[in-house]
Amino acid sequence: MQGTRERILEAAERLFAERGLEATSLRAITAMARVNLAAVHYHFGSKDGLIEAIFARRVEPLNRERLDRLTTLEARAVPPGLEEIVEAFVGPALRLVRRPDRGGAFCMRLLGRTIAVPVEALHARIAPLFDEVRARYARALRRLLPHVGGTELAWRIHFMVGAMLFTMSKQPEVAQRVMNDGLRSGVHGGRRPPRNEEAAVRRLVRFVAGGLRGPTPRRMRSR
Amino acid sequence: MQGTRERILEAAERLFAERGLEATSLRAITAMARVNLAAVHYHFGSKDGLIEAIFARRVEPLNRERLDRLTTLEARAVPPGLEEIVEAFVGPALRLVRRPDRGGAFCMRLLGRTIAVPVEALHARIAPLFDEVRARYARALRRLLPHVGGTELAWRIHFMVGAMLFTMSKQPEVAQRVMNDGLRSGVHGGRRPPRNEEAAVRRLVRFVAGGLRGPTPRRMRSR
DNA sequence: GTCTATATCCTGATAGAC
DNA sequence: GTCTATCAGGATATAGAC
Repeated sequence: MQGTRERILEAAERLFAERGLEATSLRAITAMARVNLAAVHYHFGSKDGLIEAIFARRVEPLNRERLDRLTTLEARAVPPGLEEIVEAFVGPALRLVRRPDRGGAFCMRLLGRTIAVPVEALHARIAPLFDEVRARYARALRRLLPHVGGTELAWRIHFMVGAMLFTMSKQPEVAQRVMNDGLRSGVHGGRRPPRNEEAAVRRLVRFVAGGLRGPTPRRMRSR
Repeated sequence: MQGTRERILEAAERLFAERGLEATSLRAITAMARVNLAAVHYHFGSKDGLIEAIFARRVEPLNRERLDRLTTLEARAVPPGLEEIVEAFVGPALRLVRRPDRGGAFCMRLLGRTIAVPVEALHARIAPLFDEVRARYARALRRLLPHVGGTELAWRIHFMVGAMLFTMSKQPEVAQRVMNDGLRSGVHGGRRPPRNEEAAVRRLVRFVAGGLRGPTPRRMRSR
């Protein structure tokens, strides 16, 4: 059995993901964690402290994976392709759903909804967590798409993030399908059920690569 | 001076957009509207009734414009281009920012954040409002992209919506820039300040068209 | 239709015993 | 570290006078 601190973190992550930060009370969290109400304040000081602790422990490994993969791609003899870079960015985020050690579907959904629609006060403290990743990927994409201007590229990255976050925050439906597949595992002859999130990653990578590669304004066709 | 009902609707729309539905109290709304607290329950029955009333009056004209524009495109002698259809879908949404008669930036942001991250109970009642639009645009896109399979197209539409909603929910920063341009209107010689949202629409249309048009899995290059 | 006053409940937070 | 008990305030909602 886990410690009190861990149980609070996990129950909170789950409820925050499902109902949102504001709509989730500490009482609901401590009830699910089977823990005393006062324990939250003992371990985290306040509700905001709890929220920050949740993000701190999830964002770091996610970003580390993104940065490591980009470093590997850039150190390779063959220069990386656009799809590879996009995959290194969105893949680790969308694959959170099958990483229970990193919070699984709940973590993914929480990240998706919180970052897509940041609470004013929280935004200032979680946005900087992504600064390094954003900067390094922007540089890598710029090198690959020299014909796309700086402002235009910033917008295209913005659109990519939007498509990714929307998919992350909607993932409960997808996760549900994955779980159903798991239940029907006999049908697949005992082998692993199909990985729906892998198809989602491939599709998102394809879409985003198409959007990033698109024509530059000046060279655009009339329609 | 507006009626009590209108003042409540407008204050609520504004606060909901800025802070979110759960985080906004009826007290904050009635204080901003300079209206009595009980007036909300008299006119709308409950907080949920108020929320529904807000969406009902904003979504209908938005969807009407989208449908009308698609009808016009399809009735034309020249068949519509992909960019035209995408523009007819995302344009009216992103241009809400300069339609104060439809709620302006607040309405746009509220739609963006609420639809991107739906509250469980509300979702069942607002999602159907978009069914007709989604179905008709899906059909139009399918005709234009016959090589893209049904499932793949559904995902690409999903990504398009994600990129659009993210842009809508983030628009306060963009709106801020527009307002700043307005203040510096002397620089533009008294003419209208540049329309940032038009640039955003063009960029989003370009990005989405590139993503929708992307290669189909089977024909994909190895990297 | 609008207001005051209030009912009822839930929220985050804390004091202090064990 | 964990618990009970409680505080002070804010939430939605309603009753009833005007």
